[in-house]
Amino acid sequence: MSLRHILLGLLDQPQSGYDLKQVFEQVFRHFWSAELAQIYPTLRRLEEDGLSRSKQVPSDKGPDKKLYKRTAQGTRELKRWLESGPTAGKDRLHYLAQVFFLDAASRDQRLRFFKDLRSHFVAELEELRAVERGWSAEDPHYPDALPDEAFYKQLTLRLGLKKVAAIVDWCEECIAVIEKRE
Amino acid sequence: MSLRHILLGLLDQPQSGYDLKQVFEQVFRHFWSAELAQIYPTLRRLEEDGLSRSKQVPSDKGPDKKLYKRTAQGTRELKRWLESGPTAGKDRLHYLAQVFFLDAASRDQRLRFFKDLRSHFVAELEELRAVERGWSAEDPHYPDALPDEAFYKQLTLRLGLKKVAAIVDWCEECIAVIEKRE
DNA sequence: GGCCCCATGTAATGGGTTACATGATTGC
DNA sequence: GCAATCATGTAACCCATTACATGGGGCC
Repeated sequence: MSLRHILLGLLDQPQSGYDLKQVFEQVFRHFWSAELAQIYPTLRRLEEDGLSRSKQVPSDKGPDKKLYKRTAQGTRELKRWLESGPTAGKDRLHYLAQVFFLDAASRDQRLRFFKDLRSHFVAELEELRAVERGWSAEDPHYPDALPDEAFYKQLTLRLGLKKVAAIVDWCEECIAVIEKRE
Repeated sequence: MSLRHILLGLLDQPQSGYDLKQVFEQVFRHFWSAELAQIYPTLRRLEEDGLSRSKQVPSDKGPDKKLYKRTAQGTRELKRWLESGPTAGKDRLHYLAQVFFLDAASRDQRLRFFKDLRSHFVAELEELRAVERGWSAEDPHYPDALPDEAFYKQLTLRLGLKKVAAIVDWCEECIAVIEKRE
């Protein structure tokens, strides 16, 4: 039930489903994604449950927007979620499942696999670094002296960087060892 | 559609759904999990599709077992999966979503959050290290000189160790910085 | 005219969890 | 007698993705 809470977290200021989708694409890229087909019904349920309220406003371009905003009850629920402790669910790493059985693939395919994986994560790392450069150029207090609202958001980026760097590192090691074995 | 392929990968030797569940719990812990309620129907579909075959055998304890084994067609499908390139899906890191909004929680709760997170991952790291010790004690060729069947399986463990270590590291940093800010 | 962006939604399907149902054997 | 482990399954539900449907506005 986390999407519900993430939307709740974002509904500090009035936003439409379409607006929120942009946030997922631009800000949450490294740890969450959501489709409009999931966002719209979730927003509706949030309103039905009294955790948010919406009003229809005309848009500059296209049809009317439906702007949702968190209610006081919504803020209470958001806090409850945050204070219920960290939820560390089990990941499902598809590519690790593939590595586990990789001895069944042909020799070239094995190296190829790790090289493809490496370029995927190198690209992701580059993206994250670009985001970091943007943030640090924007605010002289980056990273540790940021105000609370920005400080905690920035922490998520720092884990992204560390984790992806670890994966790239592992890919390099794997490639080197596999080449040596042959 | 990865569970299908993981089961296929494991059905090298005849195994029951119940047996396979143990593998998820013991071997795949750090990158996959599956419930019996999902395993049984998937095995049935695998057989319907001609990718595996089963035979019923009496068990020492409890009711008859249904042992599944991969067919030649199943092996071809497994290879196809491995050679289709790495599938790096988008993770959903619930705890990072919480960190993103953590400025909305009270001050003690924020530190508490990271300390809880740290103990969770410290425990996971300890588990992984125990597995590693077991493997290295068992085989003098560990890790780089292992035969293919064991070598690639071991690589998944190495990424687990690196990633979890990176997360613990990040937790430490976060705790230190938050304490300094106050 | 065609394409992309804005904006909202529904329907079908897939993947996964929780709860429920059944029943034998082993060990305390 | 009771709990745990062995063993297989079904049903209801939840979360998420893909595909489909609608329509206005701006740009080339």
